[in-house]
Amino acid sequence: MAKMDISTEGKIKAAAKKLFTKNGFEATRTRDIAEEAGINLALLNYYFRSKQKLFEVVMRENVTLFLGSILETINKNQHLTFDEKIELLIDQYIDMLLANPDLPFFILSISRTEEFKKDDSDNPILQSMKLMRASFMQTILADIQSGKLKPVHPLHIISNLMSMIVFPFAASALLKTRTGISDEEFEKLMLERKKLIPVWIKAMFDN
Amino acid sequence: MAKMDISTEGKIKAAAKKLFTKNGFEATRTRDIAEEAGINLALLNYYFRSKQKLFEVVMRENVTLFLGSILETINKNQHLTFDEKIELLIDQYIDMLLANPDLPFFILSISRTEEFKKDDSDNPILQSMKLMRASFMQTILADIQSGKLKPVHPLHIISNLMSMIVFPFAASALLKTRTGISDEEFEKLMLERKKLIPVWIKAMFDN
DNA sequence: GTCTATAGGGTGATAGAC
DNA sequence: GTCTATCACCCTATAGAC
Repeated sequence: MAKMDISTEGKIKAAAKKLFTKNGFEATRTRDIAEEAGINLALLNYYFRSKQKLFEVVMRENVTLFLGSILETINKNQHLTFDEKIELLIDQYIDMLLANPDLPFFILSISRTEEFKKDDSDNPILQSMKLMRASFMQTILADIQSGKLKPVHPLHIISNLMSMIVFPFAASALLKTRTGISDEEFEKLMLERKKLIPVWIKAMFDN
Repeated sequence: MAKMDISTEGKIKAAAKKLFTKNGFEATRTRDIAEEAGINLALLNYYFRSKQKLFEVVMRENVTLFLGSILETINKNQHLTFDEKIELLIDQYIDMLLANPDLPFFILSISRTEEFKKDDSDNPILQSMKLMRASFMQTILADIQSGKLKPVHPLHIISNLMSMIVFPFAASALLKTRTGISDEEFEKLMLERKKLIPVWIKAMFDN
């Protein structure tokens, strides 16, 4: 849970975040946000001017949440080896997703919009991410050259890492209804994956 | 592309499929479907009674498309070994997704709705899938017992297989904008994965 | 079957009192 | 800052002519 904000503006933002993240822009009614926040509909426009503006605030926060945890983990642990960083990243990322299970689907849905493609230069977190991805690709290429990793396009490694961490959350509704597992079993499986994914990545790509 | 249907009903269904699959139920206007189909708005209701009913038709077709190719591949190749079936399935599935790149996101989005959870018993393709998944899990458990596979929850194997095939398509917009790869490079990478994913699965789970 | 016109209801946004 | 009341628009669905 994010920190409690009892100001009216904070309540609106929290309600909007909850509903937009779960149901997306189109399926969310401003009336529902107002009701969820326990305030009047007119106040929503008083504080945020429009539904669109409010959505952009939520979008920005969710992107920061989704990418911020990666950046923080990597930046605050420069002393670790590459492999150790990956392990730590997976561990912390799965914790974050267990606390915010709707985030992956939300990110996937906004990534399909035109606005998202333009929102490049003015979001500092996206810029940091760009740099991190570049250095990540660089490290992989060096490890391929030195024979530590198998020769394969770095995007396959990044895709598989992302896939294995994020996809089960994006598809959790599907997994739960189809296989009949409970929320508790799902969480247990995701926690298991913290230890398994690093091993799998090594098995796939190490020489 | 699906087979061309020049009847009015067929034109409406094709237009609805295109727009619903790309943008989902809420973001799609019946007016847009009518325009896309080149027909009058009233005809949409004449043929399909309501937006909701039309969406359900499209949903049913997309679920069939998404699961049907798996079932067909498996059923028509009983003579192959388990590993060979997996290889064939991956190959054909990636081809299907290259032809229908919006399908994964569509399936993920409908899986999050309440209607989808109830739509269990009355869809024959979902019943077939249930049976196939059961036999799949059975085979995996037997292979674990015989020592062929590492001892791990079968859902991890299924999740990783699904993740590696489907996720890059669900996240293709993200991958393309963020890494700057072109549509052609994306397709090339996905085709590469046809041969790579079977190898990766073996590396992860074989003893 | 296909069209035009319009009903009927919901949605985002604002005016104006307090 | 917060509320009530309401506008203006958009959307789905249908009535009714051809």
